[in-house]
Amino acid sequence: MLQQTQVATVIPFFNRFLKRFPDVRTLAKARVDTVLHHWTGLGYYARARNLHRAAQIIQSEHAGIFPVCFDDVLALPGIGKSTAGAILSLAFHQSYPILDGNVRRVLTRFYAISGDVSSVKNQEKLWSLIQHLVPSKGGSAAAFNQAMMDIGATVCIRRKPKCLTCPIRSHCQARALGSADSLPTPRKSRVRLRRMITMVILFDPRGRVLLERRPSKGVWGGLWSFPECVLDADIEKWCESALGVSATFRHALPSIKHGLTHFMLEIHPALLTVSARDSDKLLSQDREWVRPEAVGKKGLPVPVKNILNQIDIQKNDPDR
DNA sequence: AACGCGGGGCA
DNA sequence: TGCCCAGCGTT
Repeated sequence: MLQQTQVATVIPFFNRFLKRFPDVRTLAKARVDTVLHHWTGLGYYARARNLHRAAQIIQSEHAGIFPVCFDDVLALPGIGKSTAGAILSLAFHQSYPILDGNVRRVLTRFYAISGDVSSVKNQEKLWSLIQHLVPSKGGSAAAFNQAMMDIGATVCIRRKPKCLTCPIRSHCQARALGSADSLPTPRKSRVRLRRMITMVILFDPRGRVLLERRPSKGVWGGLWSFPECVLDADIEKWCESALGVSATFRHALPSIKHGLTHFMLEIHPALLTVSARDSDKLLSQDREWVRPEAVGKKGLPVPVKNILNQIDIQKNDPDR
């Protein structure tokens, strides 16, 4: 589920995504690179991979028809209890609850539940509450779930909730106690560290750059990016030892700051040229020489996409 | 600059 | 089973 305010920016994206992958079959048979390409900039790239895998499972195990049994939906990658409930109640009018961030906030205020929302105890409490609250009639469950999410998204918002216009204010315990503003109990924040890396941007004699596919787990999983080395490394030596090629340093681009969940990444792009005899050595299934202006259907992290654009602009700028 | 999202993966 | 993780938009 997305925050209400994010929906407007995401809708054009989904329209494009749906145009490219209009049905399960199209998505299932697409290459994962193509799917990631159309997901570029949205973040949480594991979601795109899960969506793709789910389509393949629906295609192979459910004859291309989206399953309507809770356990089958839950078994799809990327779908947990809440999302399964959302699909079955909203799309198929079955009686299952949704417990997303919005609903969770409404409940913790309505019942004045304090303490860490994500603790096992509170999770059980919230699931138990919402399971008892959801109407047993499927059509009513859909309306109820939608209403709960709408209240959370528009009235019972995280900061400065609009209690005065809330349709369920008369029975809200947090409002009675005057504690709506301080619930849900904020989780303790973590320090976000800073990490600095060098992105090694290798050019071959034909002006193409080297991209490599990142591991499917971790940051930018499955996306294509530049090789990386630690900031204070001798980059030419690093190319020799890590990549087995001789490369000549050309120049550096201004550093880029990019925020990720648990750290702030400071990227220092360095441009190098690989000798003609070595450029073929780098080719593999997960490494490709690409023209900066024609990367093709690959998923790219936002900063990598920006760097490629920048390189392309510089190349076509006669002043450079 | 801080925060939260719904779920997966790994001790 | 409890924890840690992701990339973006909003505030």
